[in-house]
Amino acid sequence: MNSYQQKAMEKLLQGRGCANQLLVMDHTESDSSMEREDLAKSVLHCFSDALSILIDTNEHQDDHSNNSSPQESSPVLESGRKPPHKRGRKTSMAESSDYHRHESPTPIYHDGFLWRKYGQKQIKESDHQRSYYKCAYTKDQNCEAKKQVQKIQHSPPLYSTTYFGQHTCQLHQAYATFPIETSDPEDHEGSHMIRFGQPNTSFSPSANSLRQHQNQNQNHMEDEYMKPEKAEEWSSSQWMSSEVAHAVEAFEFNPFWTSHDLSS
DNA sequence: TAAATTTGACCCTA
DNA sequence: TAGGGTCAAATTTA
Repeated sequence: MNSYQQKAMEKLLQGRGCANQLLVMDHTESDSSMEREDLAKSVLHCFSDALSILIDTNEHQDDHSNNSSPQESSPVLESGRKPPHKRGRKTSMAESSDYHRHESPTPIYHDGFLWRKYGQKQIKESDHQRSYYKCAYTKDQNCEAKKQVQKIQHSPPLYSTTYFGQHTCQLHQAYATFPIETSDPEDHEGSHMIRFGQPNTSFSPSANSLRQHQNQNQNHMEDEYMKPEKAEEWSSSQWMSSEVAHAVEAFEFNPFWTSHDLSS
């Protein structure tokens, strides 16, 4: 295990510890609600940090590998060719100048960005349809980020999510990945974000779109937040981010490991 | 009723 | 001309 994996593992263990504390807390104690909230935030922070480390690892590895085609390898690749044009197929999306590809047992719907589906097609020689998404801020902020989601294997289920282009919208800078709120509004370190694009400087989402995005993430959190009964599904369920699940799987991470197991 | 999704048609390249 | 990507009207959803 290299140092990146070690760091990611430590973060996952830390997150697990917080989750365990969360599970054993007495939910009938009203005055512990703040503490539970802090613990939940800690869990999200830890997972965000682990994901950041993992993505950094992938990017470093990409710097050292360059011959694979986008359809042949995973999870992340890049190549340099001309970008797709506005309408119709000028060139394959997979041959566009900037893309990242992930494969996971579950489709990645909640990756911190707000996407709008604009098409779905049956692909030749594939049993499954491919869905096309573009950034919800394509019009508002001229963001050209896109992604494709396709089921590539039935049993066990395997989904390929390919990201094209970079997010030039600014919403993700404030709310991407996990909508972690900190008690200190000045605490910018509280937002640990995973980005697939370059940050921009002009942040001016419309009030509606911002509210919508907040609601979406809030609903997502409410759906999946603090559900002790979900703890047993830790390593494979939707309760956990699919990226984290993927990382856990990649490292053969056992959710019942202790720090002692890690150090040995 | 506005926003999001679906789906058939269209466009373009190989 | 087949195949893949996108558009936009129709439909669904909240």
